Amino acid sequence: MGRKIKTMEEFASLSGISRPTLSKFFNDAQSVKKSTRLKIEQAIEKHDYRPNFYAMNQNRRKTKNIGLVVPNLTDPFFAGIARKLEELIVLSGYNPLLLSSHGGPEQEIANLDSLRSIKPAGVLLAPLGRASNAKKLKDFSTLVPTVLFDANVEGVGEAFFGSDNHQSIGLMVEYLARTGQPPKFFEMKDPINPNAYKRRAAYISAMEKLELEPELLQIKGDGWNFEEIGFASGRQIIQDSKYRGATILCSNDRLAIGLLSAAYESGLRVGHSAECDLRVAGHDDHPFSRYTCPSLTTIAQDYDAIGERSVSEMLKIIDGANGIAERSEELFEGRLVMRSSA
Amino acid sequence: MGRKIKTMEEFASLSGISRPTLSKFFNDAQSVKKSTRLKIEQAIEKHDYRPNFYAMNQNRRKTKNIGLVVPNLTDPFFAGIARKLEELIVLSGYNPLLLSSHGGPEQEIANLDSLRSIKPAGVLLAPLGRASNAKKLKDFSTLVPTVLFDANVEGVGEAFFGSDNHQSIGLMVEYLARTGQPPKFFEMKDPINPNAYKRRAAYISAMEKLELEPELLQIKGDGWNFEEIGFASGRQIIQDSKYRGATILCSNDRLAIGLLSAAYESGLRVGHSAECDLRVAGHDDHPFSRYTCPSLTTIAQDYDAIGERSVSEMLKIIDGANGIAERSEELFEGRLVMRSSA
DNA sequence: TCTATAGATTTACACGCGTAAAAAAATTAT
DNA sequence: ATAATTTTTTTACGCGTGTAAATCTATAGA
Repeated sequence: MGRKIKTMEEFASLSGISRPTLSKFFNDAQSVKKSTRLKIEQAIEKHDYRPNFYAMNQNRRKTKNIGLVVPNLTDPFFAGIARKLEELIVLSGYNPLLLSSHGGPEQEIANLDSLRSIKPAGVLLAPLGRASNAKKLKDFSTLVPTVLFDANVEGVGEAFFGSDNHQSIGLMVEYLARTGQPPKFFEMKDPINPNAYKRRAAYISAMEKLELEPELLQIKGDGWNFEEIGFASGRQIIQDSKYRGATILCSNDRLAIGLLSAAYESGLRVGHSAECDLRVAGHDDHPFSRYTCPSLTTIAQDYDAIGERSVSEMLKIIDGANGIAERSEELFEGRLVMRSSA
Repeated sequence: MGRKIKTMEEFASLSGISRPTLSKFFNDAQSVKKSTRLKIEQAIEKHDYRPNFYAMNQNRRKTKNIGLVVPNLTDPFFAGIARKLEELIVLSGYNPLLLSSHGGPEQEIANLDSLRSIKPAGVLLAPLGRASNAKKLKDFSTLVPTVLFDANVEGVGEAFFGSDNHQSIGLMVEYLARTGQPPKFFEMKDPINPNAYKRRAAYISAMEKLELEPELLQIKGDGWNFEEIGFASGRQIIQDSKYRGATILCSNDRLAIGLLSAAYESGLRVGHSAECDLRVAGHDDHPFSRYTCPSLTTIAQDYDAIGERSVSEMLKIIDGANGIAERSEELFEGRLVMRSSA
């Protein structure tokens, strides 16, 4: 097989295809006739040639790179979404570039900055939310096609796709109200995530619709260590005998995980059967919620749909010559996952 | 502030610094005199110039990119390590590129392949282990400076840094033996991870040293869904009354999480107090092991040390002209974390 | 068989920066 | 002040590919 091919020129002469055609092929394999495509693919196989990544992207109008920024990869929930999105991006012939903001707005901006130098075709961004530097996000989104997912920031990006918190919380509230004590809402007082605010509002509205009195258990705490926050505050709340027999709907599963841990420690029985002291439900269907004690009743977000819609919208924006489309937004319904905790 | 600067040439004339000097600066800021460095930094601030990433790397002998490949980002354990390593890489003036193998050897090779086209200065790799395509890993490591961490693959890479399973399992076995029933070892029959084999051997050797009879509970199961495997098999084992009062040391925390969930479901009390039916311990100090029910007694790996050593060794290899150094290996001791489960 | 046309080739230039070598300038040592 | 040394500037070329325009060739339909 001789020595290693270094340039496209060389590969052109060996494969019998002209360099401009090869260039076209590497930009988009579908843009050449099928017979030449096959010839090229055979030659690639034979000579193991790959174009120089840097030279290739230097003069391209649009690179094949798509940035993927999530708030926190340490959260298995986002890690799961990221995996799904990566897969979809690769299937579309693009090259994903995964970055985590580690819960910090400076890192989020730094991520976008470093993406900018890579001239991405587009960026899929799950923003931190309230903590985000909205102005800088907006500035960025005017320079690079940006699609938001998971959390919305008004006016940023060409589109937003997320979960319909109103529907999902409504569903959960109704389920809980039908099967026992109506739920109290366990959440952080000053949440970082905009979804948290929507869930709070959705809870109140769902309770009022059922003509029940909403009750918010607002706990304090900063940062992303939700389990710890849920645990510490849950412990205090649980001491209070007035919550014996109560149903507690947590704003997200990670808080619920902490709360369940606190309940266990206090010897409270959690579950939907008659002899239990407490019912607990969550939201998000966190990968670990299956293995909590007891297993956590929760809402599964439709992340396959959100992911697919986000990526397909991104591709549409990239392909579309006109950048003056309406900002599109779509919310997907969640699914009730009944387990043992409520 | 006029229009946007596009080329280094332009920036050179505006800043009053020659282009080759600028080039040197952007490659290594410390390589120019302090006074010029300050002048350049001011000019950067003023004009917001950033060199073209692609043109910059095209002709560089060595890029500033360091690949970071982990077996599975969905596992919060690896997500945590990756975060730590990313941080260290950035602090060293390099640019990390995080890729997850999603538990699959094909993806692992694909990751290395795609890294190769980026001409990284080096790659930090936590290999899948037994499932890895050892030959291809080896081939890769002859082309790119590679440092292995977490899991070793004989002869691959310039260095390996990981945990001393012999020490950590020994520590745990001794602790368990001193405080109650000696432990049985709960593990997968055909583990993917080489650490699992070392832990098995370490368990046997530790038990024999204490003149106790080792007992392996080898469960079947493939893939990376350890919690589910631990849960399903744990459920069966727990039914067996002969394990009443036993102590079970799990090969890793994720199996333990599944086992604890199964124990809870079966109504078994887990813990170190007298009235408990079972003691369970794990290994790795998984981020969630603090919140299991009961909280999990485990071993914390010294990932700060492993991370720092891995990165510093990587830098040494990158800087060092001689590539004929001895393959270095170092194991770091784990720390016993006593919680409620054992 | 002829023609219309999609697709391939030829030719040529551009991209933005790395890097080498020699000359000039600035700094430090003597 | 002079010499030795370090740092910067000047000059010039190369990297591997994108892309445009004109020309040529294969394919299909009549």
